[in-house]
Amino acid sequence: MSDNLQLEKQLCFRLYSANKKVCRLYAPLLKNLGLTYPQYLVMLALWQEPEALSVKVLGQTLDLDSGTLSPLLKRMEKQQLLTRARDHSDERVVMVKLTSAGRDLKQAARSIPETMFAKTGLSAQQFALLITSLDQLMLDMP
Amino acid sequence: MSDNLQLEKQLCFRLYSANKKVCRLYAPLLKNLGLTYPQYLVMLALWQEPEALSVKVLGQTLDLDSGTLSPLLKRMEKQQLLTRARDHSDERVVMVKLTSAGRDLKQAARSIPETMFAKTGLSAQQFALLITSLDQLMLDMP
DNA sequence: TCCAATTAAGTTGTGCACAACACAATTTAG
DNA sequence: CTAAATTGTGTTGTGCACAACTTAATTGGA
Repeated sequence: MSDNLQLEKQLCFRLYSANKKVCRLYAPLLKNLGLTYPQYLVMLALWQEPEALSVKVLGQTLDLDSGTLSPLLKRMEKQQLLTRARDHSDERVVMVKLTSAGRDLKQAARSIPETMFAKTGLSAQQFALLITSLDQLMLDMP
Repeated sequence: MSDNLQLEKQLCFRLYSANKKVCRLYAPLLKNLGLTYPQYLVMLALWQEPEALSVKVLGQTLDLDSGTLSPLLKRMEKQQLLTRARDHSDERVVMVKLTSAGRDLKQAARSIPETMFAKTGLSAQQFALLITSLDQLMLDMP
């Protein structure tokens, strides 16, 4: 029996399921910070920047287009986590910058990576192996 | 420097990105069949069943709740891919069954797994390793 | 027997994700 | 210098994903 269409054989289904499961593990931790999972990724990108990021660069970093980012950033601006302002030297560009409240939230998030690593139940080796495999996949795919 | 909140260190971001990237690779293939990616997963689950599945079992199989499945299955019913009918022996249960058109679509989908595997650019070994790592993750996570 | 708890689907509301399109600012070609 | 192309952002529409809730059917004691 060589049915390639078996659900259990699919890599895609594993990625899809694992990603959802991980997101659901994050949810209660992030709820304490008032963040959704994609919003947490935006915060990660901004926390590691000394200054502001344009929407374009943020989109390239997170692999999200403006159709997703625009409303998402608006919601985060409403929560006072960041500000959005047109760049004076190029009025097409919108620069996204953390507020002090947004910067301060990093302290509260400090423990999340370790907590999540514990929740995965993986050994450090298994964790590293999975990261390597996923990097390989990202590298090879068009 | 031991900042655990670096975006590049996160397993979650890799899973999130890889899953999206894979879905976008599927999209043009599935568009030919008139399916979205979650709809394709539903079809995979149904193609490997000789008979009908209840919404509950389908939800357990795909790890989706009724809030997602109900409207999704309605759309697929409208496309004549499947039928939904209450079980006479237990009127709470809705059984989902492929139409002949839905069953026939399997032929058109036959080449998808191989095409997608080629698109990943992974060797068979890398592919198997990634599957093993993801299975381990799914096993360990609560 | 009967009613309280459980179960299976469905509904509603919020927030992504992305295609397709709109639009204004900027750049480039001629 | 100007018309055309490109760029950066935003809007609209569709389809998940899931929490919270509703409803109806079934089950299981007391």
